[in-house]
Amino acid sequence: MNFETFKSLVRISKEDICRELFLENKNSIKIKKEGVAIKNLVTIFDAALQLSNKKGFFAMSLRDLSAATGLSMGALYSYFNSKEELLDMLQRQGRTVITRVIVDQLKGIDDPWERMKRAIQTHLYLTEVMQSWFYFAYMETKNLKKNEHKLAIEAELFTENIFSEIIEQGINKGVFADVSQELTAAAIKAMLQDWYLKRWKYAGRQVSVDDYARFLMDFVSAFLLPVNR
Amino acid sequence: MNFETFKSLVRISKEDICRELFLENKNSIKIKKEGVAIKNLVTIFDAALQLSNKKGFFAMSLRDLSAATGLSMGALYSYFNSKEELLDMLQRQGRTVITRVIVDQLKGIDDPWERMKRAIQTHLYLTEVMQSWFYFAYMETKNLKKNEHKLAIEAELFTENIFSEIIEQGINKGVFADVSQELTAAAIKAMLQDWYLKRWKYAGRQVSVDDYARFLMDFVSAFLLPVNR
DNA sequence: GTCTATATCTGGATAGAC
DNA sequence: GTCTATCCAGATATAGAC
Repeated sequence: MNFETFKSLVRISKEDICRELFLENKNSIKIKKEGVAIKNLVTIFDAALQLSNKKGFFAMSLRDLSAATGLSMGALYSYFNSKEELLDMLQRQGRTVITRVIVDQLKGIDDPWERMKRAIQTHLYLTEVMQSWFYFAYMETKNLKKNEHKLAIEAELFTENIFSEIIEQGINKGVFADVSQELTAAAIKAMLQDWYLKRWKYAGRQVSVDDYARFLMDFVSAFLLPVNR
Repeated sequence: MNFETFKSLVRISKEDICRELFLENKNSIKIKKEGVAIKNLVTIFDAALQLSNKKGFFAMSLRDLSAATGLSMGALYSYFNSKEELLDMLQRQGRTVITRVIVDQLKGIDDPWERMKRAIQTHLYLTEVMQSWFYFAYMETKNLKKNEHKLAIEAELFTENIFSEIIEQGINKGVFADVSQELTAAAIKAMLQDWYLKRWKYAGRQVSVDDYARFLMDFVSAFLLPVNR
C-alpha cells in the first residue's frame, strides 16, 4: 500500500470528524441544525488550527478567528462556551481517530516485523493526512488544564505502547534482537513525530512521506533485525 | 567521560551566560552596574523560562514574572524594552553556547564513529544542563518575528549539519554504511531532541542521561556500522 | 535602581436586536 | 442562527516619587 491508496481507503473526512464531535458536544453547542453546525465547525476548526499553528493558540484572539472564519464573535460563542473549551474540543477532535485507525490497520497481522512496518507506515500516513492537527496537539498540550492534559499524555503513551508491544512480541518470538523495548519504542515515536513537527524541513528537501517511511523502516530494521542484513 | 565530569568540565554557569548577554545588550538594558544587572538577569531568565515552559511565553504575564522574581513591573522594564525583546533575549541566550561547546568537544577527533559518539554525548549532556532553555527554544520558535525566527532555524540546521558531515565523512572513508546522510542526521537530531522535550517521560522511567546516550549510540551504530555487529 | 500609580489598550465574554 | 454593541478584567507600558 502506498500513500495514495491509504488516503482513499481510510477516508477520514473533516466532516465526519466534526459530525462525531457535534454529537458528543450537543450540550456545549447551541446550534441545533446538524448541517449548519458541521459546516461551520469545519470552518472554525480549520481556521483555528491554522492560526494557532502559526502563532500559538493563546496568541490567536477570537477576533482573529472571527475574521478568518467570517463569523461574528457572537456566532462563534454559539459553538463553544469559552476559548478554553474550543481548545479542548480541538484536542479531543483527532485523538480517537489515530488509535482507531492504527489498531484497525494492524488487525490480522501476526509477524512482528510486518506489524512494525505497518504501524510505522500507518502512523506516518495518518499524521500526513491530519498534519495540522498533530502539530497542534503536540504544541498545545502543555497549555491544557490538568484533566485534559492527562488525557493527552495517555494518548501519547497509548500509541507508544503499540510499538512497545510489537517489540516485546518480536523479542519473545526470537526474531528481534534483545533491545530495550521501552527506549526503542520511544525513539521510534520521536522519529515519527519529527515528520509532522518539522514539515518545513522535509518539504524543503523534497522528501515524500513514502521516502521517509522507507528510511525509517531501514533504520529500525538494522537495530531490530541485525542478522538479516 | 560521564555526565558528572562533563558538568564540572564545561562549567557553563548562568552568570557567565548572563554576563555575555548583558554586554551584548547594553543599549536595551538601562542598568549600569554589572553586578546588579547580572544578578537580576539570572533571576529574571530563570523565572521566565520556568513560567513559559509551564504555560507558554504568551500566557505568562509580566505580572506573573514580577511576582516570581520579586521585582516590580517598573524594575523589569529596566532590563528590556518590551515583552517581545525579552523573548528575543531568551532565545539568543543559549544559541551560541551549544555550537561552541560541540565544535570544541569534537576538536582533534578524526575517526568518524568516535566523532559521532562524542557528538551525541555532548549534545545530550548539554541539553541536560540547560534543559529548560532548550525546551523553551523549541516550543517558542514559532512565536518569533521573522528575523529572529530565521536565526532559530539556522541554529537548528547548523547542529544537524554537524551530524550530517560526520556521516558523510564516515561514508567516504568506507567505515559507515551507505545511508542517506540527510535523513539519518535528521533522525538522530529528532531522538536527541526527544530527550529534553519529553523529560517527564524519561524521568518517570528512571532513565539517566548516560543510559539514553548509550542506547542512542547502540541504535545508531546498528545502522551505520552494520558489519561490526 | 527600584517602587507605586496610572494611562492606554486589547481580548474574552454577553445582551439584545434582527 | 447571526450580528452589533458594549462591558470589564487584565495586559503592556510609562511617569515620576523615592
